[in-house]
Formats: sequence, structure tokens, C-alpha cells
Amino acid sequence: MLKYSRQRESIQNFLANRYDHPTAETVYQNIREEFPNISLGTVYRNLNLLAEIGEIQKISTGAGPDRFDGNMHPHYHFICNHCGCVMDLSVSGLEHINILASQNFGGAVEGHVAYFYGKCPTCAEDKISLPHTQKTS
Amino acid sequence: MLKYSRQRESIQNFLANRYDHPTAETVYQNIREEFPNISLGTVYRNLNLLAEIGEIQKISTGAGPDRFDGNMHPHYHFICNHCGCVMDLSVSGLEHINILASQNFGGAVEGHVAYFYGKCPTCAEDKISLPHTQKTS
DNA sequence: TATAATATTAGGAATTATTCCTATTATTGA
DNA sequence: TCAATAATAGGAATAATTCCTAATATTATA
Repeated sequence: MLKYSRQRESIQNFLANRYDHPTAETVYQNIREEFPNISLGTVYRNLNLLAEIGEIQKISTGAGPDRFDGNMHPHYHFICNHCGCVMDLSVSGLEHINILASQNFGGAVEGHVAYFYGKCPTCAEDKISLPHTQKTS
Repeated sequence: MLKYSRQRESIQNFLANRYDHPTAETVYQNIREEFPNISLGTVYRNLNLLAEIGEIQKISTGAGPDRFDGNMHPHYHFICNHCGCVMDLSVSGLEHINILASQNFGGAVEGHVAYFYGKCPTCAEDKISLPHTQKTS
């Protein structure tokens, strides 16, 4: 049985107003301004719980720590190979991708995740070769 | 400049003959039969290096350790929510997915990864609710 | 073939990211 | 108001991976 907690509410509100897919550590640092004694374990527990009940999304990019996304409208993610930033990406035409994947497969395809890689708009535009600062914290 | 190493060749050969997407630890345990003194660090270094030069593929499922795939023919992966096994999945009709993702995006989409989730053929067939043994090692 | 340059290794320490443990505190239903 | 129990803080523990260093293997070239 789920009980209300001020810490969890604060974490969810924080994510609802961010569009940069922060890590657990970044969430922790920010929530500490309101709850100076909150522990990193509490942040992780609530992030995982919120993801399980479908209030937020967990993004495992395969490089670096997991990230979290408060935007639950259907969308994909783009990860810049250059600066490492993670951006929202709406892609239409992929509505039937699970059905495509089911062809010639004996099991049941119930969902998918997809990450797109390349150069983000800022890095693509830059003439200089230094990656621009990653917008993370 | 890349120099030949017997350990790296052995790791690549091992993966070329496996279809179960082993973890670094599993690779390590198996390569130890030929090289009893090989270190886990060497296994990781070579797996990452082989992945970088495109000889093998690294699979980050988001749960548990990374897995490695010696099959470089274009294909996707399916991860069973029930038993955790990782299977190859060929999906046609996704050839233009990077172009779709590029619509209304200022940057450059150069690639993507996608993982499909659900019940593998074995688990879908099972009447009992216990997950069947994961084929990992 | 011998030598020099340097890439790779073994072994283990260190780091990173995350989960787990426990006594205390907060929430909630009765 | 009280009892049941979910959630927390704080920190230890774990899992996965990377990093460090002296020794070894590979390779280009003399």
C-alpha cells in the first residue's frame, strides 16, 4: 500500500518542470535545497517507484548513469555523441513497430525502447570541434 | 596503432561462436580455460575496443550487466521480461527509422538502438508462472 | 636477426552507480 | 488518539566497470 511522502512529491514536481533528463545525483542535489537531510537512497527508491507506477520514465543510455524524465507523453530520446546531452524527440510512423517486430517471432512483443544517436542541433552547428558544455545539472 | 593480441583474438572468436549474448563475466570465465591468467580488466578492455571498431556489438539492456554480441549482421534484440534472456530479432521495415527521426530535428541522426520487450517464445508457451532458467553462461 | 618503440597484459586497487539494512519518523485508517 | 505500517536518513554493502603500474608481447626497422 502506497503512502504519501513529501519527498516523493517534491521529486515528482521537480522532474515535471525539467526537460533535461537529470540523473539521480542531480535530482538529489536539487531536492536537498528543500530537504537538506534527504538521502540518495530515498531519491533512488522514489525514482524507481515513480517509474514503476508510470509517473516518470527511466532512461538507460548505456553510457553513464541512468536519467529520468517527467514527460510521459509518448516520445523518443536523442543522445548527442558529441556533448552527451539527452533531448526529447517525437518520431511519427513508429506506431506499429511492435507488430513489425512480432513477425516471425514465437513470443509476445509488448513494448520497446529506442535511442537515437548523432549530433544535437547545437553541436551540428558549431564550427569548432570542442563539445559544448553538457547541460546536465 | 593497434597491435595483435592472442587474448583479443580469442575473445572475438569466442563471441563469433555464441548466440546467447554473454556478459563480460561469462566471457572471462570461458576465456580463462585457454588463458588461465587473463584478467577481467583485459576482457573489458578488449570487449570495449572490439565494440568501438565495429567487430562486436555491446548491448546495454538497462537491467544487469552489459552483454556482447559477435553477430554483426543487422538485427535487433528482444529481452524477455520473464526470464531475462536476450534473443536476436530481425525486424524489417525499420530501414528508414533514422530519417523518420530526423524530421523536425535540427541536428543529425546518425544511428539508433532499439530493444524490444515482452515474453520470449519459451515463456509465452509455459503454463506455469515460474520463469524458465535463464540461458546466460 | 637484433633492437627499440610501444601496445598489451596481469593483478589488483579504485571508482561509479546503485541497492540494501536498520532504527527512527511520518502517514493513514480505525 | 492510537496502532499499523510505509517511508525515511544515514551509511554500509554490492555490482559493474575502469584505472594504475610494472612486466611482457608485438611490430617496425636497422
